Amino acid sequence: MKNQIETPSLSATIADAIRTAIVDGRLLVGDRLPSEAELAEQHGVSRATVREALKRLAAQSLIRTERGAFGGAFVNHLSYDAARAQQVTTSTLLLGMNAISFQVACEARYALERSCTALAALRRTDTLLNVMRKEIDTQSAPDLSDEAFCASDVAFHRALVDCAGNEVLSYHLAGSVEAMQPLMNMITFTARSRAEIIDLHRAIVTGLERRDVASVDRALATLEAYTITLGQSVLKARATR
Amino acid sequence: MKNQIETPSLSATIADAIRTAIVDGRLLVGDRLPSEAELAEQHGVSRATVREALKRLAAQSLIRTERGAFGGAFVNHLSYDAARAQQVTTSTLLLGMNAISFQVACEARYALERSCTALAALRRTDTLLNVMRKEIDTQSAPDLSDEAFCASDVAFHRALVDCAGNEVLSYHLAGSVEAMQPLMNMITFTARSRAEIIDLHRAIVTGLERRDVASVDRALATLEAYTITLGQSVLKARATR
DNA sequence: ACGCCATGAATGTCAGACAATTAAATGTCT
DNA sequence: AGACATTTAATTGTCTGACATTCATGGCGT
Repeated sequence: MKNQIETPSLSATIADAIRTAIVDGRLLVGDRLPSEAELAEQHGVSRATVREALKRLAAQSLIRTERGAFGGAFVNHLSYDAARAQQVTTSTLLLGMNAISFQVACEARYALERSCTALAALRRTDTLLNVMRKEIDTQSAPDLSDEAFCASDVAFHRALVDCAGNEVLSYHLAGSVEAMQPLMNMITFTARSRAEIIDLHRAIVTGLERRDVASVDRALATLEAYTITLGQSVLKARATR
Repeated sequence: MKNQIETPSLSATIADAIRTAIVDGRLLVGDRLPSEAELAEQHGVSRATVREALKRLAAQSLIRTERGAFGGAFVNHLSYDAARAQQVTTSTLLLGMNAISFQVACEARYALERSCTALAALRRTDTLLNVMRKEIDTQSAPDLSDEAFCASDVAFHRALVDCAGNEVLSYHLAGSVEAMQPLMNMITFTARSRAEIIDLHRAIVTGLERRDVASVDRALATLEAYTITLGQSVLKARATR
């Protein structure tokens, strides 16, 4: 009879124990954990094992370590940026590994963006509208690479999301949209299609200026349909090559 | 002059190198990494350092390790479930640490859900509608705890999201909504307010049956407004206590 | 009062050893 | 030849002890 039960390693067990303590609030942000030597003694393991456990937690940004006197492991304050960066790497990897079709990704992306148009039209600020206008200028440069165009596209839509003025929404949407960029990069844009996209971006900005939700939604829907059309033609061109 | 530049540790550097190799596709799912001893020699460090790097990657589910002959570290296949679980823990921690107001969280949650109503009305299946009906039954039980009610609420809305028939959308939305459950748990529901919520859930199911997007959106908007009202009254009650 | 330096505490890294696990190779019996 | 037991080698998991590095603190001298 083989040992069917999973036998988590000691370092994994200790990492879980500390993680639980953090999530349950027994360890608060900024708290200093006992030193590695103390943790080793408490759990009855060697320092090397404790270190592996701490590295696991550090990889999740749950703790950070500082060297020197009165250094040690501290419970981290999880910032929006750090959390989004993690979400993006995880999601990017997930989408890359699971053979997502361009159409499904595109549909998801624009569906997510549509969720913030109502709030964005209500709360848009001049600062963010200017960001969007600046990205439109960037996209209009004739010698822009496809990657740079896509990156600017992401920045544009991120500003759109930020217009909603809800930090939680921004966090989730920005991470989701950013994670899909590699899939969006499949497309090579012609000058003609870029012009079309830029026109729709202008329509979005205009719609936000006028707080006209319906026109923003229309522009987004058109953009989605057009992007999917582009993607399909690219795929067809590849298939027949 | 203090050393201002960050000096990432060796184990962090090595972890980054391997992570990049995975994300860039130089290492594919199922590939076996060199043994710890080989990696140590390649990077000119000790085995302990390599191990700490590998534990960092294992914490992100990027690799798994197997013991024994021909064991080692293998590039993991990232499943939707594993990725969502990670996203939920990260997001939950983030929201818990950053003093998010109930109103902001609620607004974000319903904004995200609204993004899938159009597709859900188009593609809803009997199977998923039945799931939603079953959750409504669960919620109607008079002796249900607040936590169980919230959990069933999450399950209901997750089924709604799945109705959109887009796996990428389901992944992002389910993770986002689930992460907000602890915040939603702040509310204690009276029998009266539960009945109100259940009625709106019924309206959503009916709207989906009829493929009537507008009525689903209306029900969701009402639900959002009502939930925020409930949350505010709970907060006010706590403040004056 | 100011700067310099020794001290101690803590993490970061190393080298070597042993235990535990597992697949494959080898041996043995029927 | 085939089934079963044993050995072997590769690999991770853990321990031990040591040294290097970093850094706040406090004492010392000027």
